[in-house]
Amino acid sequence: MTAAMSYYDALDFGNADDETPCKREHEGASFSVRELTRLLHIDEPGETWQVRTAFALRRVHEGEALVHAGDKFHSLYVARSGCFKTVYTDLSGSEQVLGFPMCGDLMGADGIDSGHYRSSAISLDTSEVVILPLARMARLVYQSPRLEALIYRILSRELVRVQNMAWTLGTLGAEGRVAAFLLNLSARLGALGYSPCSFNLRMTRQDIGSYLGLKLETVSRALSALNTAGFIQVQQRSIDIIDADALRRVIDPAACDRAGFAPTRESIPKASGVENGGGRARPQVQSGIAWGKLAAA
Amino acid sequence: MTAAMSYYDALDFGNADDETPCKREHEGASFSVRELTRLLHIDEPGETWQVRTAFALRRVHEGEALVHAGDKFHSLYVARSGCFKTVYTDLSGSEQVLGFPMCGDLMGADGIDSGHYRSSAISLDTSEVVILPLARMARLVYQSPRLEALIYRILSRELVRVQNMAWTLGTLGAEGRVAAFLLNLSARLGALGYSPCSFNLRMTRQDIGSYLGLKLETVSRALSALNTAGFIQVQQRSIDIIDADALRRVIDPAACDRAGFAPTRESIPKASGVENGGGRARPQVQSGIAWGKLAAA
DNA sequence: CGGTAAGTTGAATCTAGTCAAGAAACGTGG
DNA sequence: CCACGTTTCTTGACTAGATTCAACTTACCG
Repeated sequence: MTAAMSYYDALDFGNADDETPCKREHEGASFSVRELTRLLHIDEPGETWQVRTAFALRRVHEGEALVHAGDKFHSLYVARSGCFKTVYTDLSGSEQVLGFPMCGDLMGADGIDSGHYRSSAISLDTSEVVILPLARMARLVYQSPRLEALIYRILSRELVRVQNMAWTLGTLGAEGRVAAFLLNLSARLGALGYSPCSFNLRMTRQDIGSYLGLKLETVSRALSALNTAGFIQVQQRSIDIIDADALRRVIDPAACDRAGFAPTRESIPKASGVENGGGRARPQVQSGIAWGKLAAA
Repeated sequence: MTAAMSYYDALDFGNADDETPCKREHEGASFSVRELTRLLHIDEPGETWQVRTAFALRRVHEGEALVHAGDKFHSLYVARSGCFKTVYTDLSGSEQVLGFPMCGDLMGADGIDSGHYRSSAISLDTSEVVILPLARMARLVYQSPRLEALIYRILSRELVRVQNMAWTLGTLGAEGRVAAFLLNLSARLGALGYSPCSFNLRMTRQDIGSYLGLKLETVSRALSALNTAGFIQVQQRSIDIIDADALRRVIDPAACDRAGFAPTRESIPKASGVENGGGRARPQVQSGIAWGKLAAA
């Protein structure tokens, strides 16, 4: 109940001074609704937004937290530049990275319901975000009805993203997860106008592992395996995607079969010559790549 | 772009005949906004909702799909009775259960952004849902501003649910996941007025496994282990929770240490007397329960 | 009362985690 | 500019946990 009250306080339509807590916005900088829609890729060329409001920006330095888990909810944020990690912190200190928001991505939506943010957003870079005070957004809807649909869409989009993540964690093995991670990153960077096949990771192996439900060593091994297989080229944080289709086949062995890629080839002595027989491993979707297998093929 | 257009078609505020596709609603039955808020537990006693609209209901029989993945998005749904499973279907036929919505839970929100549902909702029971055509909801907001906050909240709530799921999949081992699943179910049934310690599962081991990223055999083994340990009592679909705190300790070994529960006791011959030495297993949070360990202690 | 679907259990195998030791990159100060 | 310590990353060996395959038991439904 108290959570519900605090929420309604923040979202009261009457006279909420929704600007108050945003004291760290750096001055001069602001963002129109039009620019916001472009940033979010929810952009209809002929659209008139009928509203002259501008949203404040905020700069966040590397290592700094945009929001802390547990903080009272006030605003949604959309990254405008830089890169973040959102970290869910359990009661007992157990953590997990839930995402790596970048330019155009939403943060803070998990705080709406309870009135408190559920995860922390930590900048991995010097970043800039657009501040969207929800109470103000809610009021603006009455001036620009299309804004309502926009809010629904960005919330739904975030939901789909997390659903996809759950699917990845639930069905893919280690290399599949890493491959999916790289392809996702590649696609997002490509959409932003950067090269989709050559980029630098902003996060550590540990962060990636936490995100993918793996240990950092496993992430490292998976990257090495994909490297040795010739699908990517890794050198510390620098990634080059050589064969994106091959990565897709790592995720989806069915497509792999169709394409004549043969993952069922037990040709590797695997250093410690145990020579195992027939069993297989993961259930629904499986990478089929033993650690050195692709290397030797 | 086409996806975006179809979305805006459905959500156009002017004159969308949002009732058309809901032909299967069974007559007479309808649902007021007031009742809806109570169902969703977003209920402020003194609230006046200023709107006399009624939402249609729809009955879904066991095995029937409320929505299919890929269908054009039209409405959100809130379960009023019964139980569903939401199934994400990958392009290559790989499936995963993303949730088991019950009374008061939202379905269909993953379709808002793209204009097409991303997952199917299949009834595990004879169920009834409240149909919330989004276009109509969007218009109603102008009659009852509080309705706007309600929509944001239910979307955020769903997001938090999936985030939690991702955390479970990413950090817990098999028994931890099963324990978390049972506790979650228990809490939800309790909130609905049913017994939180004695209930029947509506889903198969396979469905549970798909939901938890495990094989059905593993689910079965985990349930057996928790049963043998005396934490629960399982008999096929019938579950009795004997020691909820113990289940919580399975999820959070830290709390387990505090409570003097000793999971690090290698006393089990484990049938095939291999007698392994020292290593440990999962990363951040781990159950620490070998299959027969608790039985022998 | 059979036939089928669902659940349990066992044994062998494989995947990912653990422990441990180095190698490579980075920042800082001499 | 290089030595130095720290952090990050890589790789190896071994182990625990989850999957696979398979047999069997139990429930369910006409």
